[in-house]
Amino acid sequence: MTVDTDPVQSDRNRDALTAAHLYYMQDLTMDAIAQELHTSRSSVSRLLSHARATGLVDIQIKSPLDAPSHLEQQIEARFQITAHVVPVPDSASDVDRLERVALSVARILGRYFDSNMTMGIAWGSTMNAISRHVTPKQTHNSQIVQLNGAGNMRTTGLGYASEILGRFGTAFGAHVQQFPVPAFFDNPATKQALWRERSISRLIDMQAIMDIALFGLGSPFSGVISRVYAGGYLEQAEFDELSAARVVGDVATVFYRADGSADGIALNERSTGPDFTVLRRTPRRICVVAGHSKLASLRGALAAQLITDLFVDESTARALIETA
Amino acid sequence: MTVDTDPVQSDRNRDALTAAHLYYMQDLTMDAIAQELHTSRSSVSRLLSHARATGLVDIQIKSPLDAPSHLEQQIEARFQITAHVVPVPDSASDVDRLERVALSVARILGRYFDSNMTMGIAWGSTMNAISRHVTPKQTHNSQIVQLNGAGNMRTTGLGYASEILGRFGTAFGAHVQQFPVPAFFDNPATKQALWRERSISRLIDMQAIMDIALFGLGSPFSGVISRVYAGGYLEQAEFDELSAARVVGDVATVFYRADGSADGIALNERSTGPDFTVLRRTPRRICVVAGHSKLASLRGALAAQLITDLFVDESTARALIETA
DNA sequence: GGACTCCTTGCACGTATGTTCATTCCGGTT
DNA sequence: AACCGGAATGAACATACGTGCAAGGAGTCC
Repeated sequence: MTVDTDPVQSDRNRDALTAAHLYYMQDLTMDAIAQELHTSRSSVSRLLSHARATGLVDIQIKSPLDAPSHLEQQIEARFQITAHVVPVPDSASDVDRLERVALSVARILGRYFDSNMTMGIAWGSTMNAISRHVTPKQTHNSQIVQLNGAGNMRTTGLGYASEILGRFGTAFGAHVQQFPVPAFFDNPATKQALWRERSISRLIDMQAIMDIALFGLGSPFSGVISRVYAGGYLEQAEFDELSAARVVGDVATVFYRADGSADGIALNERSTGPDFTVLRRTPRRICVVAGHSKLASLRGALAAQLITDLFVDESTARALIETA
Repeated sequence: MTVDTDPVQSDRNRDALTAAHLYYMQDLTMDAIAQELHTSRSSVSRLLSHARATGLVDIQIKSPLDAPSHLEQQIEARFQITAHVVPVPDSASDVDRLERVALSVARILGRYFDSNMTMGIAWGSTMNAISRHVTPKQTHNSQIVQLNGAGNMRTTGLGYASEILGRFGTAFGAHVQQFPVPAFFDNPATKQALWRERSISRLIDMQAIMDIALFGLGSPFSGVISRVYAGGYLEQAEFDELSAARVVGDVATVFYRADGSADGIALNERSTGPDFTVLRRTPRRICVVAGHSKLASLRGALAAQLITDLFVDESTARALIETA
């Protein structure tokens, strides 16, 4: 993270701040601002971009009473959660969907996360997309904790996951706590043993007291195969095992069925993600879903009560309501 | 006030809301939004304007720790108030200054005023400028109270003052309480009598419990003559009286000297503005000042402890610090 | 000291946006 | 049914804005 003590940065920020004032509060044109700041219009344009990108300027969209769209209201009523439906045209591709939902989440995240908080972060394509857009916000004494290991037979997974974690960390000026374990152990006993190690148990303890959990959903048995299933984390036998157990999805590599149950799914004993009973104690559990392929998975996660705040694209939201 | 039950308005708002999402949260171009909403790009432009104008989109500027500009810090330290310095180029004219400070205040006012609150409002050119730009915000059970009468020998003053009051009222969906009395009575006894009338005392009572007071400053003895002094409210004899009493300014037609004292100023006995002892009980007292001509007046108001939140243009702020 | 990189700046261009104007659409009236 | 404002619309125009690019400057390494 970059601490803001660089004098040139501070200058830049001061200018960005006045520029933002003049532009957003006083409706001056960039040209006019350029004159006041004795620079060129392009520089002002860049200053303002900088101001927005660094969260110096915060653009909120109010829901003035009526705004919870019809869909959001329905979802909230049916599932007792807070819903954010992201408008996306039906024609959009699944990657578009993900990208646009992720962007919305990234922009709003600073509203939830603050100083002295701990946020648990999963990994996967959804989290990756979000991480690439998080709007920075300075916080103090805050922590980003990795929810589940990312290693597999081929790599330690540190690169991919830590890249994601790192982006959140720098954006919020938070300490990043990596979780250097594989996604799944071969042997449950290894997990038990490791969990008793102080270096690891410290992390588990942090997960237990985190204020926010942020995660996408895995959906093993649908069109788009999520990273967990394509990245060499699971072998065919394990895949078959999930299928036999009628698993519909996972949160941080912990699996569940359509009715939300997770008992008796052997793979969970070897998984490094937080147990659902632990996860459910987290006050705010933000789930990000894009695309119909995750619909079954989403239903399961809702049934399992894993979600308190849902971000979902419009058409998936509609599908969720209509076929429920 | 317009209650938002008109179906066509609600449609418009819904569209404006999605447009705002797409534009500000997802960075789509207006063209793209037009396609999604099945309308023209111009309409989207208009929708977005509408969204901003109605406060549907709220643009905030964060002060990430260091941002209280040097000036603001100095003012806050010296006078124990919250200061908002509005950047305005030194070359700007006094009307420019006022306009730009007023715009900034108007934009930020919704941050202070909320449901179930009562706000006292003065009148004058400063308040007029602000009123023309207030960003709407729906509130419930809130009140706008006129602080001082606006009548004079020639008119009841209801037109001018109520225009200002009305704009605040509609912007916040608040009840407006007019104060149908002259700015100054001819005879103090009339004031005493009237103050005992229930219709009037109700208003006085509301002033006593208001949460916010919003006012500009009058400056009788400086270049620009404020509305109170030009509008036929005072006669030459009264003007001389003020001069003799070494008055430097007024808040809602109640006068004070450079040291903040107001005792023994005869005119105050006939003024309809709130007594300073009453005013000082208001938790938040927002004062808006633009232009050097009000400097002496500002000093006096600060000495009198009439201000908790100050909005001032940069160059006046600088003058305030430098010559204090 | 010079050659190098890295960063910042202003210009110029193409694109995105605000606004005017003629037109259409809608609700109410005759 | 015809007529009439008034509001909303899209086309066209005029600005305002974002960005690639080349030039300049500051720092660093040889």
